[in-house]
Order: sequence, then structure tokens, then C-alpha cells
Amino acid sequence: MKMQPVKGTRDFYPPQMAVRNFIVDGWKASSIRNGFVEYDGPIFEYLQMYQVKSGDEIVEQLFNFTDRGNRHLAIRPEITPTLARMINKQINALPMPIKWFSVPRLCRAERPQKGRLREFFQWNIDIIGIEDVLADAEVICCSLDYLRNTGLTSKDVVAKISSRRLLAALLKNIGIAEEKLESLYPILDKKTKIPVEAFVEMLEKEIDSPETIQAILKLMDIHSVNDIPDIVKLDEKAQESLDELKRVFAYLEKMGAEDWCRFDMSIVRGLAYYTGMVFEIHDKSGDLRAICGGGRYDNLLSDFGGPKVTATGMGMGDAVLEILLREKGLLTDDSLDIQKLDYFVACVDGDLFDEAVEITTKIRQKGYAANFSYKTNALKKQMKIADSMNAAKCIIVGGELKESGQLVIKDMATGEQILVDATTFLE
RNA sequence: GUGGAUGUAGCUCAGUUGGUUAGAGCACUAGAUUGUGGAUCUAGGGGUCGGGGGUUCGAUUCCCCUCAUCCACCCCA
Repeated sequence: MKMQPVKGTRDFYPPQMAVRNFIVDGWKASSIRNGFVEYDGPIFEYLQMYQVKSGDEIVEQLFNFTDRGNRHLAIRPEITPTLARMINKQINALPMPIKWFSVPRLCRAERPQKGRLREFFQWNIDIIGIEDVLADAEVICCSLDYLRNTGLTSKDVVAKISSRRLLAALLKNIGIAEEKLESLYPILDKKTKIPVEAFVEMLEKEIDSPETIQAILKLMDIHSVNDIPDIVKLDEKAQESLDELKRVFAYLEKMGAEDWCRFDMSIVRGLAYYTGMVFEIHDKSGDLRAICGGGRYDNLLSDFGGPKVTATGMGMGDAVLEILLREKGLLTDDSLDIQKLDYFVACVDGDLFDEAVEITTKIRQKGYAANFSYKTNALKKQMKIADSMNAAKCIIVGGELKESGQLVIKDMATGEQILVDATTFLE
């Protein structure tokens, strides 16, 4: 019976695994540079955990199942709920602030397409317990820090930043009721993704007043924080939110990221739980979906039964990132080593085969990466294998060992070879 | 859930106005006077032409169904 891989999944053969490691290692290095520590949780949780903050629609996008104890479970589609659960559980013991990162493997039952799979990896960083927007700026900077380290520049990507709090205050100012906001966010989120007519049409379903719709259109067209007071009257709350957003940008400037960042009213994020700063990083050509997204979610921990603790964070998936890095030539198939050896042991004399195995074992016991050929075929052949395995050095076990107890050690990069005493070398 | 495109070797693809044993490059294996890698050359293995049905003397080619993949919608934590 021919078995097929499941839709939307990937097989990581060694070359693809090298790519995955390249990405994940970069994420981890950036996290550590920026002072985050790693955590992880289970790959499945109670289904209910994902229903708390999202509706039943989300459940259709989940891989869920029932275990033998009739527990309704789901494979994690994101790790933030797990994070909230874990932090709530130990909230009194954990030193604040918490700066944690994770690279969870996630699954969502969506239809696969470019940059979107059903199983993927997502880098998450979160800062919990810092109310100041300094934490928001730091999250953005850490994301950019990683991207900069891959070789991307501010010409390639841009962090688009806005504020849910500001948006809410402004919408209220133009006469939108508090309870309307939640249903409006997903529509506003589409502003730049669909034609204006379609956007207006969607708004008309929610809002009766044509003047209000016009006001929204004007609002969504704002491109600079400084233009806001000219377009909308600011009440105290809006002014506060605006000042806060300006402080985010001030911090970003101090962190040297101003070239990479800009205010963008159209960044809303579909998700309901964001309460403050929201951001997405996009490729500048705009052909790809968002590279990463995140923001402040001050109510999530309390929504999960904990105390009210402030939090901000972001997630970056591996699929879009890989496409972008390849497009920019920053990741090519032959730029990554699949294997690296300190030594390859080549045996050219059938009588010495057991010796060669012993020698390899001793080298391994000394802590080096070593491999040998399973056959004593032509040296030429074995050199080729050594080369394909990326061996730094090749040890030749042959006549010299028989005659004078010596080994030939060839440096594969320079081609130079030396004779060493086998016993001393292996001590 | 909707629409479009594509399925030929491990990979990227050619091919056939319907006609004998279906090809190339890369990869793999083995060689090129048997102790020296990255190159070149030679040879070899590997395909029920995605699957099923139909038309036909004959189908990889034409028709229908099906499955899969990719792309765009929907959605996107």
C-alpha cells in the first residue's frame, strides 16, 4: 500500500532539516541576545482552551479529537493560550517581568497555499508584567534584530505599527458604539487587502450612517501619527493613546530601529484580544503575507482565570520567512552544510578494517565527529565519501600502520598530509 | 466551502497530429593500468506516463470520473 504524506505537511529530509535548523537556530540566538529564556508546552491541550477567546469558527480550523477518557482535545494552533495557562499556574512564584520565547510546532486545518501550511513552526516571544510601551518596542526590535541578522535590510521589510487602543478611542470619537468595535476590527483589518468599494460595502452592513463611514475612510487613510489631530478631534482617552503610541516610536528610535518602522492605521489584526500596540512585519514588495505579527494583550491572562497581568508579544512563522529569505538570496540550498565531520577514516587494506573501526571509535570517544566507510574500496572512492560528508580531515589506515604504527592525516581543505604515531594520536 | 492550473524516473522537465523496446539533465551505483576528494568521460539501475472507466485494432496522447498537488478566494490566532 502506497502511503501519502498528509496534506499541508512537510517531510524534512536532511537538506530541508538543515534549512529548518538554520531558521530555528537564528530565532533562538536572537531571543537569547535579547534576554529571553525558552519554554515549551504540550502539543495538545483541551479544545476548550482555544474556544475561550475565539468563536466556534476557529474550532473548524483546529485538529481536534477525543481521547479514550472522552476528553475533547486539540493540537495547538498557537502557543499563547498555553503560555497564559502556564504563567497563571505559577504566577506567584515567577519573578517579574517574564521574558520567554518558544519555537512551537503548530497545526491549523486551513487550506494550504503559498506561505501557509497545516503544520509549521512559529517563533514566539512574550514579555509579561511590563505595562510600559518599552516592552512593546522591545518585542518589535527583537523581531527586527532577527531579520537584520539574516541579512535583510530596512529596504526589504517594514514593521507596520498601530494601536488598538488609539483606534478604539478614535472610532468612539466619530460615534461608534463600544460594542460595535469588536465586529468592526476584522473589517478594518481588510482595508488594504480589498478594493475600496468592497470595503465600504462591508462597512455599510455594520454602520447605517454614511457620514460615519466617510469618517472611517478618512481615519483609515492617515499615514502619520502627527496628522491624527488634524483629522479627528481627540478626547482625553484618544490623546493618551496617541501619546503612548508616540512613545513606542520614541523607544524604537532609541533602539536604532526607526528606519524599519512606520505608523500604519490599517494594521488592526483580526484577533479580538489585542488591547494596545499592534504590529506586523511585511516584505516591502507586499507580495507575501505578513512575516510576523503581534501586539499587546493585557486581558488574556485574566481571561484564562488568572490575575490581571499585562503582556505583549509576537509570533513569526517559518513558511513565509523561508520564501522571503530565498527570494532575497539569503538562503540557498547549497549554502547550508547537511553534515560536518572532524574526521573520516579511510581504510585501504582489508586486513586493517577492524583496526579502522577501532580507530574511529576512539576518535568518537574523544568527542570528535567521525565516520568510516563500510567497505574497504578504492581510496579515491573513500576520499570522495569523506568530501561529501564535509570531513575536515581524512585519516588513512593502510601500509603505514602495518609497517610503523603510523596514520596518515590529510587536511581536506589544504590537501596537506602528515604522518602521526597512531597510539599517541589516539591517547 | 468556491474558482483556476498541473500530475511522465528520486528531483526539474521534454515528448506523442493516437502507432514498435517513453527520453534528457541533475541525483544514485559501478568503472576509466587496483594509495588520494571537489572535475571530466563511459556504463548501469530506476517509470503499471497519478488512479479507475470509456472510445479505438491500438491510449502516456482523445473523453468522463476520481485522487493528489500548486495558485487565488474564504479564513488567517
